[in-house]
Parts: sequence; C-alpha cells; structure tokens
Amino acid sequence: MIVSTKGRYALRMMTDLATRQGSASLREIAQAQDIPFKYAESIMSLLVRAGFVESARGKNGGYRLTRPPEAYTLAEVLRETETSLAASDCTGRKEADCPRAATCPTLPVWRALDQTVNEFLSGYTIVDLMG
Amino acid sequence: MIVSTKGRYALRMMTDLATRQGSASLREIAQAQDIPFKYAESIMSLLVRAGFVESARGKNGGYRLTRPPEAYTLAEVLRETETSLAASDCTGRKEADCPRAATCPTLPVWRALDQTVNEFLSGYTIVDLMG
DNA sequence: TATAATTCCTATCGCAAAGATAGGAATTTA
DNA sequence: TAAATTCCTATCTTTGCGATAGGAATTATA
Repeated sequence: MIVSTKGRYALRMMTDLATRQGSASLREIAQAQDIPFKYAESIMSLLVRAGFVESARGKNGGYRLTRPPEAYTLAEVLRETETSLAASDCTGRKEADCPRAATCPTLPVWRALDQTVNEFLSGYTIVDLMG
Repeated sequence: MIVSTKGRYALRMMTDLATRQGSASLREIAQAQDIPFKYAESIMSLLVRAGFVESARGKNGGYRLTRPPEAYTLAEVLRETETSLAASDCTGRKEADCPRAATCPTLPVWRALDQTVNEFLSGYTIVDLMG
C-alpha cells in the first residue's frame, strides 16, 4: 500500500480547506469529510508541523492553508503522512541494514520504482483534487 | 510499501532457481539465499500453486522453474505474494465499500498510479535480477 | 472575569497483516 | 526400511495502522 487512510484523510482535509478559501475549525472539517474527530486532530497536527497549515487557537480559532492549493504536490503531503513512500524496505527504513546492497541486482529496480512513484505523485496538486 | 519481504524472498528464490539451471531442494535455496527455511517453504508453496515452479517430492526431490526466467515479469510474481499491489484501499480490497467512489476526484489518480506501477513492474523479468 | 470554543499534547487500545516458527504427514529414492 | 524431501495445518510475535480518551493551554466574547 502506497497511500494509507491517514494520507488520504490528510489530502481531503487540505482539499476541504482549499475549497473553503479561508479558515475552518477542525470540527467543521472532520464533520464535512466524515473523518473521526480525534484522528483528524492527530493528522492536522502533522500538517501544521510540516508548515502546510496555519492554526489559530482559542475561540473562533481554526486552520488555513499557508499556500495556494496548486502549490502542494501530492508527493510532499504524503511524505509527511506516510511512514515511508519507499517501494520496499531496501530503499526505506532498513536500507542501511542490508549487507547485499553493494552488489544486489534488485536494488536498482526498487530505486527506479521509487523515482517513478515520486515523479507521478509530484505531478498532481491539491487543485487536482478539488473536483 | 509496495514490495514486502515475502515478495522479495520470492523473487530471490526464483532467481536462485534460474541461476542453477535445473532443480534444487528448498534446503539449498533457503541456505544460499539466507532465508528462514520454514518461511521459504510457505513462500514456495505459493509459487507452486501459481504454476511458476514445479515440485518433485521425496528423496532427491526439489523445485524447478516451469518457464525460462525471461518469461516471468516482476508484476506477475508479486501479484501472487503481495496481499495487494494497489496504491490504496480505494483501488484495492475496500474498493466496493466506498460511497464516494462515483464522484471522488482522487480515485482516478490512484487508478493511474496503479497502472504506472504495474507497467513498471511488468517491464522487468527474473533475468534482470540474475546479476 | 467567567465561559465556551477551540487547538494542543500525551497516552493508550484493538485489530490485521507481516514475518516467522513448529510438528508432523505424505511421498520418493536407494 | 531409512533418509531426504515436499506438503499441510496451526500457531506465535511484532509491528504499524486506525482510532479513541482525557485533559491542558489558549483565545474571543458576553
């Protein structure tokens, strides 16, 4: 699985914000997108930490995008929400572990696949998800 | 993660068989590839059931490929070993569940990604892994 | 200044899948 | 009959995903 529920929720939350053209509370967003509120909260915190979204605390607080929606590629959003976008552990978390790496004939294939997927996901932005 | 350890083991086991040009016992293969014997056993049974490999039981038994190695694409091998090669649940197991499907602007993106990955993996065969 | 609405923080739970292991039955050769 | 092998079924452990819980901190406003 390349894209988990968490990543798809993140994209939908950002798309929702983009559609509203302003700021919205998490309660509104989660309700509109039918995403469990508490789960949405944890995802939104990732987006804030990544700088994709700005937050305002307190009453009348909420969230808004820091950029125009065409300035977010799917690749960069998913890099924040997915544990790894790597095609396999060989090019992901456990890359350093592998004693085969130096001579492995398969490794270049996974690297090329990573690049293919990354190029694909870099070719779409939030605007493309605004229906 | 597109390709799990199980899938990579499967590819290595088939590549090992291809290199030997004949038949080999699982003990040999697992040892040569440094794969846990019992785990290799369960993977090999998938390959046999898929018709990729023929088995001979009893003493001097073993396994051999049913085709020349250039006749196995990575895509078809991995389809047997991976739970799903789909980019997301939206195009995988839970596809039918989604009430959004009809109008979802993201779904076509996942479909296109699936196709991209499939085409990529169909472009390599076991021969390409024989180093 | 109190209250309501919000974001922020930390911890935990349930479940499914991946990775691996165990024991032994069935088959075949020598 | 003994050894080497594949075949079959069941189980175990760890991990990560999806989700939940409780409450602290912050802010507008009545």
